[in-house]
Amino acid sequence: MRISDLVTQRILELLQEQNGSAEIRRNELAEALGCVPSQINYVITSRFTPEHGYNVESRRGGGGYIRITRVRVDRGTAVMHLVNSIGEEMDYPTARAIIGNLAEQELLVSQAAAAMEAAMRDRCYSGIPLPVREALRANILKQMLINTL
Amino acid sequence: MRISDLVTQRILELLQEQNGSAEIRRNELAEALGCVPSQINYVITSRFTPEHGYNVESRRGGGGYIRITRVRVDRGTAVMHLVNSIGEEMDYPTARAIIGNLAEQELLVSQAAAAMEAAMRDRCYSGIPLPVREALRANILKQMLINTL
DNA sequence: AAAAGATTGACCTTATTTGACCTTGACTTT
DNA sequence: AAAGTCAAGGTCAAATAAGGTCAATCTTTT
Repeated sequence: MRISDLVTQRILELLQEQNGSAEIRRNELAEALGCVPSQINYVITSRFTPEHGYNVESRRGGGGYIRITRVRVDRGTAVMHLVNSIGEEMDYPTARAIIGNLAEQELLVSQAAAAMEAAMRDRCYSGIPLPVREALRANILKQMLINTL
Repeated sequence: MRISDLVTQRILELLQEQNGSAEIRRNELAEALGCVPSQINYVITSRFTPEHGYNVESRRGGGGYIRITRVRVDRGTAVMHLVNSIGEEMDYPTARAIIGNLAEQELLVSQAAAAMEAAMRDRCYSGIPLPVREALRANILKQMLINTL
């Protein structure tokens, strides 16, 4: 099993226990899980992003911490904001994060989330060179979100 | 005996053992069967397609894998027929009709049908020349159906 | 012989792990 | 108050570990 999955799991547990907000000491957690401290940063930047529905604050120095908070947004305002934030290109992991987050917030039923996720896969775009591929993905995701949410 | 048949057989065995879902490490399997890794891709793209009733997901990087899933038997043949009827190219009106039909039969909830329909629109593919565009549409529709039904 | 299918290997993209070095904040000492 | 110390956390690039693509070349079928 990947170390990054362990770290992810531990953070999710903490979020659960503490009702949507986890405060960690980076070095302490790294020590406990037997990894190097920057691994924690890697996990946070790859799996606890705004697209995934998390907000991260931190402080350095003595008594420093990292606080990860699950953020809940209301339907109306967030949707347009979300669509606008997509931009001209979209990679698969980011698309997946966005869709997963919407499903988590119950704005998408599981069948719709599955359909969207499937439409974002690299497999769909085989033979299409990279920049074009990501532009297509962005277009399609936006269309789906606009017509669905 | 052809190597590709060996690979096919091994994957089918794994699917059997694991009740419709096989997870493999590409390099490991290639090693075990004495072939080059890309042979695995060849077999997957030629024999474990949506047309054959399989869904394939994969991840690269450390801890990567390829997961092959057989669509549920009770729905299997119906989905396969549908996917096969799509062919290599798909235009928007036809896609719309297929999706509408599935919604009519209550195999798709309205949100999922809306998402699919949106992903099929011409405006998603602006700038993409016709043959490629319709091939993309076909791919995407197949992926969505195999992952949803 | 031509077409279709199978095999291979060179090269590409993506994800994870690790470590060296940087920055910040709180506290202590001058 | 300024400087120094130490305890955090942050950044970034290199190393490593996968899987993906494609075109050239065989092999088999038609």
